[in-house]
Amino acid sequence: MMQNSGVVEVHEDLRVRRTRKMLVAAFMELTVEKGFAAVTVRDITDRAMVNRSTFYRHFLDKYDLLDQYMTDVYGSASDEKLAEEKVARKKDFAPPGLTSLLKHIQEFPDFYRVMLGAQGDPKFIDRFRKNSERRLRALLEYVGDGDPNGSPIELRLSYASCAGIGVILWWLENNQPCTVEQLAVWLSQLTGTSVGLAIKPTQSAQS
Amino acid sequence: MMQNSGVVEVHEDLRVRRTRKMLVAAFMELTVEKGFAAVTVRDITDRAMVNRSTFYRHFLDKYDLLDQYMTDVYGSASDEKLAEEKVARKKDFAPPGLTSLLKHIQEFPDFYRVMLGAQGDPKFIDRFRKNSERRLRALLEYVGDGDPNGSPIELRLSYASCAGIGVILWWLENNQPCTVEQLAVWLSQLTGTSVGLAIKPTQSAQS
DNA sequence: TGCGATTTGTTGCATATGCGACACATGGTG
DNA sequence: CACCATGTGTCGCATATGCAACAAATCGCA
Repeated sequence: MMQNSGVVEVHEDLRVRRTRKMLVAAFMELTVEKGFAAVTVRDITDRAMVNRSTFYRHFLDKYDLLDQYMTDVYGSASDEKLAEEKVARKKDFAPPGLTSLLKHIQEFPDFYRVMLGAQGDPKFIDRFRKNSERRLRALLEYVGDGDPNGSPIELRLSYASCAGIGVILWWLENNQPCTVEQLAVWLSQLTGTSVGLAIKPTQSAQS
Repeated sequence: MMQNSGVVEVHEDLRVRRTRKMLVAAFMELTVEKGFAAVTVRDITDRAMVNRSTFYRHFLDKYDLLDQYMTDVYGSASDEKLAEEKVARKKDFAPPGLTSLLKHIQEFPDFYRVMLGAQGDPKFIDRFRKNSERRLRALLEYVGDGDPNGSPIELRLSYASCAGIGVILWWLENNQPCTVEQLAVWLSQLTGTSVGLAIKPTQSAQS
């Protein structure tokens, strides 16, 4: 048990990194092919060329795999990155944090399209949304509340985080009709006004 | 030593199959990227996520890896397959043995394009050619010698086996301008007349 | 020429993984 | 209902692999 949760081992055994990488890759492939619900542990281990018992040495089940994967992806956010995020929003630059997240999604577009859609996992969507919410909240505390219409902050956060998923789904289901950077700018502008980030508007407000 | 040469283990340890598969895949990728000569063992193991010492538990060096790989690919040929081969040639069908070889090449077109070309390995080309020659000789003994122009059989075999490489290179360097089956038919017709396979001509001799 | 840097093989020990077996749950079929 | 097939977790033991260190060879460079 424990799965080495929390502390991040910088230099794990090569076999461990390799095994986990193959299991995650197999899981993503199978999810795209069959949908999340239909994927079994045996499927994953067969595809990954890993013994089934080895799977349980790393993960409790496929949900735990997904969970650990997301923890890896959305690991570090609470640091000076927020400052860059704020500056980027002010200048209509692509916010680096959001951009890197979108770039990660771009590496596995089919996986995210499935996981955020009808064949996906509600827990995944919920966690994805909560994560966006958390990031937004941190940014909000850092930057300040512009209070657009007096509605509760939590309401606005929930609104914007769900809206973000909608934007990403649109982007994935329409074969990425714009660049990651452009999408990041649009999305950050939308969420900024929705959630009420106290940022002085600039003169560049075109498409 | 010995590398388990000869006897084919039908059910090796999963780790062994996985490791060898990854090493071969990494070797092929690197060969395409850097050319055969520039690939080092360290390159291969880094790419494959395998410890370098593990490489030496399977192969003597990159030449041995290539050698074992080809042994796997061209493993079984001496059996009743030859009968099908003969029938196919008679009827202008795609010969199954040649077709399956070409299909294998089609799985790794870049690798074969490099290895049979200027950035490849002379030993690889030689082995490839000798293998074709061996298959042709077996077919010749099985079918009979039509003796096209009185030249020595070995001369004709060498001629045809090298010519086959030329055809494959043309096919790879021109982005596979025809199907594997079509290529197999053309190549088997050409080699048939060159080497003097005693096969009665059929009325279907168009493109 | 000589001198670092890199690659190559090799070895002994530590460990992650494979394997087979087991009990249990689930679900379809007679 | 019984029955079989399949998936899930878990366990003890065997083994393939990782790791660190080493000497030797090779290569580029001053």
